[in-house]
Amino acid sequence: MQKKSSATIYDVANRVGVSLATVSRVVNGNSNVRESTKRKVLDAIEELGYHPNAVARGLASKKTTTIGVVMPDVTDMYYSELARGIDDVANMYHYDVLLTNTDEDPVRETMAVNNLASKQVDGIIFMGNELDREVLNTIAGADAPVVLAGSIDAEGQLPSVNIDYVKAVEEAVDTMVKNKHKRIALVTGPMTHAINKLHRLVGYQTALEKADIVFDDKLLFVAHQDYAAGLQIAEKILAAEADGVIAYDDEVALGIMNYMREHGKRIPEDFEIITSNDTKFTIVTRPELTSIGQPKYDIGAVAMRMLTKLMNNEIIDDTQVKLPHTLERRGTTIN
Amino acid sequence: MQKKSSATIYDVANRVGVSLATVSRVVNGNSNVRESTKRKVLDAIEELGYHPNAVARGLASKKTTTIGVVMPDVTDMYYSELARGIDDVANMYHYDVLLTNTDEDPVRETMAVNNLASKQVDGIIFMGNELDREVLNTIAGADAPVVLAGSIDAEGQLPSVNIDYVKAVEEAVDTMVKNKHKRIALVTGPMTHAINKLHRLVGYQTALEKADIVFDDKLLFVAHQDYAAGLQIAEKILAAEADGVIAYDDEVALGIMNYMREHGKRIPEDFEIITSNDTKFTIVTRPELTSIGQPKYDIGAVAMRMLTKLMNNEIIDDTQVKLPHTLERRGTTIN
DNA sequence: GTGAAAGCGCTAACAG
DNA sequence: CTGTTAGCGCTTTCAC
Repeated sequence: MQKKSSATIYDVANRVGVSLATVSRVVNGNSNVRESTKRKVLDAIEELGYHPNAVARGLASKKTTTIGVVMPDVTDMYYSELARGIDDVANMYHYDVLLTNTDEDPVRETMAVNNLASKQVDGIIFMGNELDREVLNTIAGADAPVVLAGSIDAEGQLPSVNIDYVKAVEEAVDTMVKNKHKRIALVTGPMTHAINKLHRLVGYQTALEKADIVFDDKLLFVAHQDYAAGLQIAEKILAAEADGVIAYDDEVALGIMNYMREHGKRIPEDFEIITSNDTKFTIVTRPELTSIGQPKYDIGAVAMRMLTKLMNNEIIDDTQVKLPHTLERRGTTIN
Repeated sequence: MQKKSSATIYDVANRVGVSLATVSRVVNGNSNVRESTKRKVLDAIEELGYHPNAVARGLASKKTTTIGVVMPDVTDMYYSELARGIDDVANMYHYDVLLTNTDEDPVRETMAVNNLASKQVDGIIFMGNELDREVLNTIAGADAPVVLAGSIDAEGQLPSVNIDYVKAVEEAVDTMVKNKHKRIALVTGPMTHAINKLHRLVGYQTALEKADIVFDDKLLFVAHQDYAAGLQIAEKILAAEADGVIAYDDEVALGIMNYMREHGKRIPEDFEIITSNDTKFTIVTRPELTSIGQPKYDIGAVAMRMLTKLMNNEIIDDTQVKLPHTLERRGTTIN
């Protein structure tokens, strides 16, 4: 029988006739307690239905065993898979996760980080396509370690876990070139974002150069990350007489694919598509989407693992982790 | 210039020459402070870069302005859309969200609820297909209000927000009957779950009866909630000579659709499909999937709104909310 | 191996 | 309108 409203460590101590300190020791698995008293304390805890109050513990110890996760949107499959990796290893290390959606709005990102800091989280995992100056400052002042997952800061100052976006895009273009396609469109987010300008675009241009294809900026497109945007941008891609596209988002790629087919293009013969996130979307359609393969779950998991080290003040050899990517060849490319 | 390591309310009070209480009052927007001292306090806060410590506040006030969300899996689009609704209104009311994935494992669900309780959350939103006896007990003992979102407890004791699953399935069957399909398969989760046995199956049987179709339990199928499961169960559905299927999960429905098409069935002429969750999956495929339309975001939002009332001890007239559903007619049904 | 005592940073009566 | 005084429930030296 447990009391409805919770017993405190004080009640337990009283019941057994020991001090708070002793109870605290057994609760925290401290060795310096005689086996017999430990037993008694444990019994009392059981009988009283005592559960430690994590808030009080947090105040006293200055550790909350809680981390913050800042992400654009939980309903975005790419990020939610990262989040799952994060959550799993967080639990493994007994951390809880405070989740915040930002829709990539710098104002909300800043608020989120500040809020998390005031909640005294032990660390933060940050996801988002771009790290605004102010967000960066806020992070710097947060006095909790931060690691970026699937995200890049232009200066590469923050610990992060990613794939090599340059190489990934480069290989995607290589593949299309090998398949005799030459007017390859690239669809990304805004070029003001480092990941697009400094990574995706660079990979794209590098591959073109290797193939002696002259770069045509009419083949560069910017689109939001959703299906409707894909449908919409497809019209322009078609008008630009492209014979292939590398898209940075699976929903966008799907929008493009459906539009192209409805406008008489045979996929992949007339028009090839390679997408970037390899979410579940890629295998449910016909044809299935060829995609850059990203270890999404692992990106989250590794980022979280890194964060645990940071929170323990452990030395980290490499703070700029690049996980291996692949190219998942499916139905929207010839090979 | 802000000090790196945070100032406390005490520092602010000192700086201004007022008491802790006064600072606390202005921080908490309490009216009883003279405008001039309020100004001074605010200035000091600014200068010192003071940020209230939410943990200390939580301990003192016994309110953490944090709620717990227990869900099967963030990467499941159905649940992640509910989560987004929850998160948005949580933020609106200045609550933070502690997120836990359970994979519907009762053991982990129980642990999650207990853990959240020890973190002193002010309330909990629970999602999951079935409420195990033990989970229910844990919830009852958690001394934080709980509301179910898109989830049902067999006894209907807990506050919850759902759609009318009975009617929704009934209407789905009606539609197929009207389209002259008679061997309609039903794919659900385990019949041990109330939502399947007491809702989906009942709606299915009700509709069949109305149409004078004799119920054939060979048309009942149980499958996991993923694409592979759909592909797999499809073989059996084909063997059972069904001419239509109502599936409880979009990925499953997609698996079935692709299998059927690859086995010569014309969709929807030979075989109709209606799925249940109306996630983004339904519109990216060709044909698009006809689906029961659920206000997923709203289910989460309304559940959260309800929780805020519960946390404020407000009276709630109706604790068993059923939100309106629709039938989104698309390409996998004739009409 | 165990206890005493001093906080952690803040809120909440209660006075005045 | 403002200050004083207790705690909230726990951890953590420092003694013994």
